[in-house]
Amino acid sequence: MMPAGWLLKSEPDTFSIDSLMAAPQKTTLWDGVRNYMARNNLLAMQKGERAFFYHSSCPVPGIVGEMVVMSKAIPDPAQFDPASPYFDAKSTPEKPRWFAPKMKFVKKYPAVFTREQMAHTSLGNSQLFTHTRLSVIALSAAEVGAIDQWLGALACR
DNA sequence: GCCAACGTTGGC
DNA sequence: GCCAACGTTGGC
Repeated sequence: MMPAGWLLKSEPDTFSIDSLMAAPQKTTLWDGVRNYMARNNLLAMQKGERAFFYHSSCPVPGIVGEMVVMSKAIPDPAQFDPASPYFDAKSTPEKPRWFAPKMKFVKKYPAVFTREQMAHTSLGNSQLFTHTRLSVIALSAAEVGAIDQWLGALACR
């Protein structure tokens, strides 16, 4: 089962879609993920796949825009840096634990597809709601379809 | 700021 | 290898 897309959470206070737009080449390494289920999802991402930028822990949580997987995950450099908050003493360059794909900005949506709105679509059954603490989520075709449908409705207003 | 959910750690 | 304690996430 190949996912039709991915949902990546980030706290806008730490890294927002505006941060991504301002980044060199509008590109970033999606680093700092320290959860094995999320890690496995990061490793499954393939170049060219769609990914949705979700703002969490903020006044209006929801999807704020879209990215594309620019290149497959590489070992997350932060895990080897003792000065980094993402340092992992148990990880070595020979046997890295944590990985990070490179993501590229595609677009910022003219509105937020809020978590509240998402709950009323097929996304209501997605892992965003069933696995509340998972920060990298695989989306089915139906779930991506719900996002596209919301986008389409926006465009027609 | 609270607190529920839940992944991780560490003692045994 | 169990499980209690602990820490973190993230919505509200």
